[in-house]
Amino acid sequence: MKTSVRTRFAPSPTGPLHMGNLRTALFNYLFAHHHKGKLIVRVEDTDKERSEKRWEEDMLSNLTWLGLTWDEGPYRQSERTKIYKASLEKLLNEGKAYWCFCSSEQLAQEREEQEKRGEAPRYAGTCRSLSKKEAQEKLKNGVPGVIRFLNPGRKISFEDLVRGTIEFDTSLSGDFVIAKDSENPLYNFTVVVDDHDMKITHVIRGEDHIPNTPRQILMQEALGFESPQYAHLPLLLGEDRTKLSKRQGDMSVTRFRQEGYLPESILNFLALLGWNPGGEQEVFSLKELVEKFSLDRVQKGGAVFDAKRLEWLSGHYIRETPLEELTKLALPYLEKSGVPIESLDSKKLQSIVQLFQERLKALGELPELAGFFFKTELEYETDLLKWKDMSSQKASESLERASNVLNGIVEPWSPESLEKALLETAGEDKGGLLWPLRVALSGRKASPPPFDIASILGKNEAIRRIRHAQHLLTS
RNA sequence: GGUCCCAUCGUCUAGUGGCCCAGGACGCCAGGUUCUCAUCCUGGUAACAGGGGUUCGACUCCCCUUGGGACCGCCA
Repeated sequence: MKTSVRTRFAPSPTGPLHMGNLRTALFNYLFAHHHKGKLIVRVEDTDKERSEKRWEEDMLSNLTWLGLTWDEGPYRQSERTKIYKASLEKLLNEGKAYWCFCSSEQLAQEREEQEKRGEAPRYAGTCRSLSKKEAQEKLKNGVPGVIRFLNPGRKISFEDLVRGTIEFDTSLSGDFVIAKDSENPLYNFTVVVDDHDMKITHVIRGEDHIPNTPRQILMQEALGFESPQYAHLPLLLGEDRTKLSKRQGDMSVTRFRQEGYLPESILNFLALLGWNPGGEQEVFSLKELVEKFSLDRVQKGGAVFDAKRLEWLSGHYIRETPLEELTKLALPYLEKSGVPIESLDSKKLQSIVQLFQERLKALGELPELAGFFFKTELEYETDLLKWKDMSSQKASESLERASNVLNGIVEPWSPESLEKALLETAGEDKGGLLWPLRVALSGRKASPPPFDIASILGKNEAIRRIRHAQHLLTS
């Protein structure tokens, strides 16, 4: 029987989960689920200085919000020091790693000289010749030291599932540091131990990790571990075609969540950055993505994060969401902007949301667009009430006609009956009647039709707003 | 600078030697529906980086050039 697929998502909690990380998580999820395997979440918090609990929480809560569930973990590297220590000692005992007591000043100087000579900077191997006894002696005397991997300096090649064969000459790396001391292993080392310990079959990560791979393979060999399969994903790029980072603005998942992008749209968008199933379909549910996903259709070149495309997808999903659900999702956004939603009946709220369903790219836009419904006093330029080059006099007269129509409406007070009555009165001059009315009701240059607004506002409030507009025109 | 990776419309991409004077989507532009906005519909704009091979035939295979990116930490 073939061993079942196990992938992992292994972020370091040194900042908020961002779109680049998330895409890596998504691809790991898709690959694992496509093969009926498991996704493991591992928190790489070996850097005690920079790791923070709140970032771990940010990551986990966002994954949960997006529906990217995991099957094992979260494991924390900070809780696994014993495991690393054992492997570290094994390497030390077998002479595959050694203590180094070179000072950082010394090393900086070495590096500088190498660079001056146009060489690749690497550790010269000064402490290689130290005997175990000498090293023990120094440690006992409290001399600070690090642990270096004894690099055999071979050529290493591996099969990347998206790029094919990749070759490196590891002699260019020198003896790299794998632990700050026996208690504090470093990333490159913990990854090797954990991926083996957690029986990871496929390491799917960003292509920025390609240069780490040969080192990790070297350590796997030294420890007698089998290598997992590797798949290096193209990077997510900003507008400037460089790796997504702070420079391109806030790319945290939390930001997009707060702005009201639906999880489906984010997932759909990210999945198609660097991968596509080949057809002309553009909209995919998570389930469909799982069905169709395969690493051999992953792109090799980096992909620019196109915010416009995300907006389009987001708007699309908002339009697809059932009204009742959308209203529920929109509530927190209205509440946050100070709309007294307790005082509104849910029917009314729902019709308001419905009005903007086709106008929203993200739920966070709702308070701004629909705000006029909840205000007692609208603020707008009086001139906005005038249709084309209409005079104040004419505008006021137009509003008078509109209010007469509204007054004359007997049951039902609905968008349809309002539209019918108003259009009848307007005749050929629709703009002349509808524009001033719509502005009087909404206070905005752009808004849904006056019929819908008046219908939700109710007759009294609609007429009150018209009177107020007339007052503005004549004063 | 060294090492590695990459290269089709502005962007995401389809294309695995003839189906391609290159298809779709987003964006943008124009038109239709319309009081405005949005939705929706129709149409348009726009790309195989360059040069050599291989081949009857290259977007597709090979090489070079150019361009871009990543990495070069006692970060991950």
